Amino acid sequence: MGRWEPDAPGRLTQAALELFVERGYEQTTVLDIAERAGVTERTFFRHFADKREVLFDRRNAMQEAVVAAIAAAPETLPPLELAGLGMAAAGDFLEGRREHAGRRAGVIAANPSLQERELLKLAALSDAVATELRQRGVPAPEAGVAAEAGVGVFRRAFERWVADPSAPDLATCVRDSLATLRALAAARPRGRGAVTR
Amino acid sequence: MGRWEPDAPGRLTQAALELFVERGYEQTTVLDIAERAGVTERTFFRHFADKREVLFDRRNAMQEAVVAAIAAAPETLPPLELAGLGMAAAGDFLEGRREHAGRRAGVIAANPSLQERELLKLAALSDAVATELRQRGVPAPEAGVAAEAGVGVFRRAFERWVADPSAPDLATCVRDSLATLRALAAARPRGRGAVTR
DNA sequence: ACGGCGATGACAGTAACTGACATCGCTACA
DNA sequence: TGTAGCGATGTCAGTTACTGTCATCGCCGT
Repeated sequence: MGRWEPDAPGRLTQAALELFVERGYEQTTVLDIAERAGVTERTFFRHFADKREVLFDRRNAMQEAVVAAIAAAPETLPPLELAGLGMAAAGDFLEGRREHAGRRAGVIAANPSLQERELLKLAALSDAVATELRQRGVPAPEAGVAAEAGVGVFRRAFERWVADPSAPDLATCVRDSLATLRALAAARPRGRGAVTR
Repeated sequence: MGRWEPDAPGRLTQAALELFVERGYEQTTVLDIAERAGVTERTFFRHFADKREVLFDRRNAMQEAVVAAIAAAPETLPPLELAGLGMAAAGDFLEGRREHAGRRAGVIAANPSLQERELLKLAALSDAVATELRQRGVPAPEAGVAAEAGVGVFRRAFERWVADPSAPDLATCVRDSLATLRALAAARPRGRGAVTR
């Protein structure tokens, strides 16, 4: 074809984020995105399965970072610790892209349709973590629950991180939330740790 | 108009579930569903926001049951206990509809598009639980984390419940998973609960 | 020069949704 | 009893997300 610019996916993602911020997700057509990126609508769908997917990393770099962090952790750590450490790695991953992650999160938060996709990615992340834990010898039920708890903790930590500008590192937020979970799990009915049994 | 049958939404949901099981979600058109239910396509979209929504209860009865269960629980219970008790109520709710829930879960499991919607509903459930916990005086961060953990636990329990025919009550599965989470949260690096610290 | 390969454009087609308007049947009320 | 109004539906045209198919262009190795 006529000479074409390299990295069509990258330009499409960039164009899409700009347009979504400018006029909103629903008010932006795939054709709009394609035109700003200098390609046709058809090319958009060659790189992304659907309109939402343009906001999500095709290489799944964050998930790989999480899995790698768990795989590299010392043998002695218990499952929930591993999951937490993985999610902290996810925090570090996003910390470098704070501004971009913030804009992106804003767009997603404004669109249920995009939230669904985000949730699906997080579910996939949970499955990946569970698989990695099992690989390291954690029994299936524990692995599943630990992964689910880890991702849940991450979601709340992320929420705080984007909402509160005075919040610390995302990884720190994650560790805070995990500590909260530990405290909750240890709580006994009225009179913590006392007589109740 | 010509005399019309009552409960169009109900017949649409029924028709949709049948067709999804018979030929699959993607192979079923909204027109197909509408025709089997004896209405037009337009009427379908008057009752459901989109094609996926037809599989989800418009009254959100389960969520209400969960919130009610938490609201009715004794004052003395700690947050994670409340969340767990709420999810057990969700289990009881689905237990009566086991067969229907099973078929529905099968269809959803086969379609990422439907999984996304399910995940969104669960996220809404998590928010509702968190809100209810805050209403009962639980501080925001604890409420959020407890709700997230509760729903996570529920997901894994539900997974087991549908996959394993020999599994007990869903509510029992939920309590099992919650116990697993508690054990995980208490685990210390190598030598559980012992000298490590 | 040539042939194949990868990325793209061009174009037609399906199906999910939406908006606007007409119609029908029931209910309340004069 | 008739009629005005309301709620649920049908009709129809239109937008947009997404897919299949085929032609074209530039590059790369032989």
